[in-house]
Amino acid sequence: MRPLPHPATEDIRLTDVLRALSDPVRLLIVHKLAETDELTCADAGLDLGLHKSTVSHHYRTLRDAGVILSKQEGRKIYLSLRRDDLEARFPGLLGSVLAAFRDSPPLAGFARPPSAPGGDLTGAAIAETV
Amino acid sequence: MRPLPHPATEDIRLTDVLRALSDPVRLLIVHKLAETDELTCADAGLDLGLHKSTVSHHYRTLRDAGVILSKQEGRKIYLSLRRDDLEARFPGLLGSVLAAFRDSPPLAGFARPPSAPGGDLTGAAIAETV
DNA sequence: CGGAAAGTTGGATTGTTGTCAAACAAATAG
DNA sequence: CTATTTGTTTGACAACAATCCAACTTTCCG
Repeated sequence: MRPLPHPATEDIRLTDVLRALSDPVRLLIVHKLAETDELTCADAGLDLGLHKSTVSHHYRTLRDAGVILSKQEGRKIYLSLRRDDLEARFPGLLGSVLAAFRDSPPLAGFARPPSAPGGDLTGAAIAETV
Repeated sequence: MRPLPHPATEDIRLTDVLRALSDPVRLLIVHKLAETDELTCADAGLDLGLHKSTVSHHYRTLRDAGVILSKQEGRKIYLSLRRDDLEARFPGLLGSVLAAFRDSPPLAGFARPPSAPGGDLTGAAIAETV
């Protein structure tokens, strides 16, 4: 697997970050990462109702924008938020976005365990609520 | 001219705002509005090197997202930031975006008067710098 | 070694976006 | 009333983005 390139902190661009965060699916992933320091790709993509490759594409978008870090270990890849880098580059931005997301309409259902009742919410369903 | 619809404060969606702000041209417009309370469409679009209709399209995007207010008076339309509404809905968000924009690479050149030397900067050129 | 696991990559499709140009609409100035 | 000003709207087009599926790569487990 090729090295999974990340932008240097000083190369993170505001427009890229905003665009990366403007998708409901990615926003949900980022929110999940904010709550649980580190996740594998599979865990971060749980309950999204999206194809594996689609989620992978979202990781790439977030990584390219400088929002998340992908650290490979064995055959797993651990994802984490680049909180410090983002804070250094755009103070307060990530915090306000996450706070805004938490205050959004009924998205609490997404945080429940994989086998909880209530059915799956698709990406489209997410879009309705954010 | 049709009424130019604006979303109610509670209907402003985070993803829409982030997407609206993720374009360099719109970010510049928003920045300009942040510095000079109210502007006509023509004034807000000065020095962008873009076609009139293109800029109008950006206004629409910003308006639909709930970022700006378009108030018609006579044959002019005055644009202003919906600061209070945005602050009520997503506290701190606009502020951190504006602060991040101001700290970005050499965009100061855009603020100079219309006839200043140095040539025009196109939308593409803006994109390079943000 | 052979198969499963965890992800990425490439192609195809469908939909959205940024841009220009030309046409339109409404208010104002001569 | 006619022409000008100030913007919007519509159409066209190329570029981009979100999604799925199939194929591939690497690593790990028997």
